[in-house]
Amino acid sequence: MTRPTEHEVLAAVLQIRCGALQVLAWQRARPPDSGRWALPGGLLGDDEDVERSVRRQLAEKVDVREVTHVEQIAVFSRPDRVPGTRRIATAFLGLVPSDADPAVPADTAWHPLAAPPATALEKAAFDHAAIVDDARDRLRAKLSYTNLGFALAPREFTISALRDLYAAALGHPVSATNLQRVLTRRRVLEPTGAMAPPGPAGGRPAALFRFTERTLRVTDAFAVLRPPGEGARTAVP
Amino acid sequence: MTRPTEHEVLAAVLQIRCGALQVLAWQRARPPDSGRWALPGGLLGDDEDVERSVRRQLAEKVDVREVTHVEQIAVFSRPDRVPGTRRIATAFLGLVPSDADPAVPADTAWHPLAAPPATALEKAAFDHAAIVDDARDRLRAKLSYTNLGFALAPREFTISALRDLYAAALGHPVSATNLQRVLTRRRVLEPTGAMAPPGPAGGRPAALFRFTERTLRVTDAFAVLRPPGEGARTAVP
DNA sequence: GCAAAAGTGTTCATTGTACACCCATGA
DNA sequence: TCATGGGTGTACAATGAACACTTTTGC
Repeated sequence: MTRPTEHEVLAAVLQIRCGALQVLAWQRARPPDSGRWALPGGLLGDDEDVERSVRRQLAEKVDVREVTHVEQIAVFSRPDRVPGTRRIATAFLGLVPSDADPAVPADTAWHPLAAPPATALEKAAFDHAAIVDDARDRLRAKLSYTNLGFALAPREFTISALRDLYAAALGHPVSATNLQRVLTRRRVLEPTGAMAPPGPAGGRPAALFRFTERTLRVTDAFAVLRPPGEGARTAVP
Repeated sequence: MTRPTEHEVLAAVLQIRCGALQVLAWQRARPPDSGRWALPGGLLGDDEDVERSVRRQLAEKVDVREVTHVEQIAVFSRPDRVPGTRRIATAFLGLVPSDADPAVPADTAWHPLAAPPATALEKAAFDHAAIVDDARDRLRAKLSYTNLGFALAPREFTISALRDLYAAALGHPVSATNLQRVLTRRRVLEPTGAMAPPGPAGGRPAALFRFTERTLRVTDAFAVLRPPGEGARTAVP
């Protein structure tokens, strides 16, 4: 009755590299859209759900242990989104910490998501550019009201390193002073006790911090409309 | 290579009825899961994407013009989620204003989402109970930081009527005083100028309000991490 | 000593909550 | 006049932004 349909999973794997938000993509060697960049992914297997599938497919590109967060973004289902057999895609956001440098296949590389003239994205295959846009928007939103930063940052880091990560991901400057205060007040960060040596130009040595948790948690319960009797925002003793 | 797979769309259509959050569902007459409640939906057509499909399928159950908001929730793809041919579902949240009473087929009815002992949901077919839970959670979250209330409320309403809607949707008491102040401060509500007559028990006549917009808008940009120079939360002159 | 980088203290505007109090209507 | 529901005013705590100032290092 309905024509044959395939189901694929696609992942926009993001990482902060060289101070810029970058996405992992491979260059298509064969038509359609040959020469363009495409997101890693592939057909859903018979015995797996989409979450399992995307992790399996990613394992072929990067060491899975490097992927600190995976999250469903949306379904892309326009009938003409790829030529040939109809193919429905479930898109995911994946995150890799900035200190990881996983080995990738020869056709695969990181590409900056330059903000206004998305040069790399102009060459994206099919609707993959839209998927990357959605993934980036999701990351930006969740950085603000969850502890998702843990997925972008190394295990231990200085506040200014973290500030650079946030600034690169959000696309605007971030104040180290306020970032530190806000994240510690929310109990998202904690000091490790250790210090990082100053750089060649001198300066006071920086304290090292870590994320208190490494699983996603909403830290800024949304503003209005909480049950009565909870005082202000986060009921913290 | 991969076994045949179908793709369906399913909608958790929610409405506040009789002061309770209810979901539209129909009773299955045939196996599998015969007798249980199922969400409206059906197979994706060849020439439509999932958004179009869910609106088309809903049109068979309720007047589409009554559905004020439709939004993708997630993909449900466990290989064994339905018996027989593999079927992947894209789940949606749909909202109907509380003053609408659309005609529905004989096998279809509204079912309260009683909070702790989800009696109606115990009888849900397949994984539809989980879909309803996700849809409800999404609604609750978005009520707090967007103007999504417009999709649940009539065109015009009193503040106490709106308070009842929010309380039913959120599952906890809401103060009419603060609800009014917060929503007007965010420019989400505006007075129509008209008044509602008092009830039989007397009391001061209530002012009527409306939502300033009837399309989804984020009204509470998340707390921290905005670009510098924007003052506090919502930069309003 | 001086520049550079890190961190703390303080002030301020805005927000949401809580609660007291005033208004308008029907009986 | 009184109960009932509607609406406003005010005080308070928490939050994030901004910015001045202090601390600690290399040269």
